[in-house]
Amino acid sequence: MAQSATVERILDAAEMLFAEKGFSETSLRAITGKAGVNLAAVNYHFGSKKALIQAVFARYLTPFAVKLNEELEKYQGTSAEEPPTIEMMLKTVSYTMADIANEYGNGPSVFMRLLGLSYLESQGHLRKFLVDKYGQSFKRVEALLRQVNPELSDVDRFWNWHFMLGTTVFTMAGMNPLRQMSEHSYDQDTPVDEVVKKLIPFLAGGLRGASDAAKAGLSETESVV
Amino acid sequence: MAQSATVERILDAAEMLFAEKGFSETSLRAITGKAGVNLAAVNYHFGSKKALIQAVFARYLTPFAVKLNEELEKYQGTSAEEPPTIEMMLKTVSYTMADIANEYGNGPSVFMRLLGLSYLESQGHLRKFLVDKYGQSFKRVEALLRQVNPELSDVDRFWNWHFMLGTTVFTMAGMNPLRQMSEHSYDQDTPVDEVVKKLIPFLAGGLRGASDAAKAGLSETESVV
DNA sequence: TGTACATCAGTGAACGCGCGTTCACTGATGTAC
DNA sequence: TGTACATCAGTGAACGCGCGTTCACTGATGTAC
Repeated sequence: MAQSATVERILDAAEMLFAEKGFSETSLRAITGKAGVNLAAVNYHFGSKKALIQAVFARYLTPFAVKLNEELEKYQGTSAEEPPTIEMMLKTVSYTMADIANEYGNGPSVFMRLLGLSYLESQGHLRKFLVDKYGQSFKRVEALLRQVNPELSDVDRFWNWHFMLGTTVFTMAGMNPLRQMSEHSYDQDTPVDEVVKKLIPFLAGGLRGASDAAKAGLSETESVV
Repeated sequence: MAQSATVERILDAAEMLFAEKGFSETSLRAITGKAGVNLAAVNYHFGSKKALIQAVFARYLTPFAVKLNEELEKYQGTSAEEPPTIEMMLKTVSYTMADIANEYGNGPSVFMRLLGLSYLESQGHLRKFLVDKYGQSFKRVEALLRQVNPELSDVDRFWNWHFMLGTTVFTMAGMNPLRQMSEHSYDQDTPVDEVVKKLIPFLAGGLRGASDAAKAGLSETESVV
């Protein structure tokens, strides 16, 4: 499917417009107009708008899942006795993502905004597609997280992992309006990679806060407050 | 406007459907159908779909802004020498929000999901409406945050405040699918208030992580990694 | 007390519009004999 | 080498549909005299 120039142009245009306006607010006419191809080409190549949305994700996620697993291989050896720090893992994930997003699409903030939309827009088909296709690939990340903070229960780790994901997705998805607000209020723009640098200590601190609470509290969460 | 039963029924139905499916995927026919009122009633009472969306937010946010400022009054006295802890402030905000959401609408998770959608769906009119109408009301929260972690610069505090907001919004907005995933993977459901209890140490830890990084690094953020 | 008029919440049906999808078609390239 | 057919990317125009909005209208309640 990916051999045709038309297919690539549709994917590029769709990706940018989806990230900008969301899935349901982006029409096939807007996509094919931006791509400079015929309206019917989307249905010819992809079959439907839903399938196009999934293809946009697959173009990022398939190489990302492969690359991330390769990168995380490196930590498998040094695992049990000397676990990697939270910050090391976060850097690995974020750098891998940035590399992939630059190579295969329109960059990391577009990618993250798509991820954010995939959670919040009610595209049931998309959630199912992502879980079915990529759920298995990210089991290794889960296993590594267990080594980073073994004091958390599996359920607690699940939730804190999604807290981290949420912070990241929300930040990247709202990057442009947030930067505008920062500029407007403090006369100071913050480039995307500066934001990511601020994000990492926040995420790491959050995970440590959760671990500390688990060590201190043990079922009586009230005591930490 | 709020004296008519029809108006309230439209707001209730709209709120639930917006939270469930997003703004652009919810039609006026669905809203008026659920509310049991005539299709034209929305345009009669509110003028347009956009104005309805704004009215749904106003019903929550107007009392919330008032109540939150009242609650935070209490900390103003004890401020400079003995600042409130991060956890205290987070509890105040979250409890106030839960109270308001239960009293004026369909509960906290619906409210937070609406907030999340307001960031991620490209409803330009809505963002403008929220900033114009409520921006000023939340200046006090900003001032209190400054007392909690004075070592952060204003810009850093802005970003970390939005990291916290992002975590919360994302979590509450995706509450249902996340709970399903937790149940599916660990055979263990997590009630909403349990999730909030897990969230607070994460947020507090994140803010502490940012403060520590600021104290340690001072412009050379690299050193914390 | 009765009549005429104004106001207002709500209605039913229709409006035009943009949407995703479909379909018959074209023209270029490859393949079989 | 030439002819007939098949395959395939891409096209132009139309399809039906659901959308937000509009408009003339109804019926109940309030107000002036």
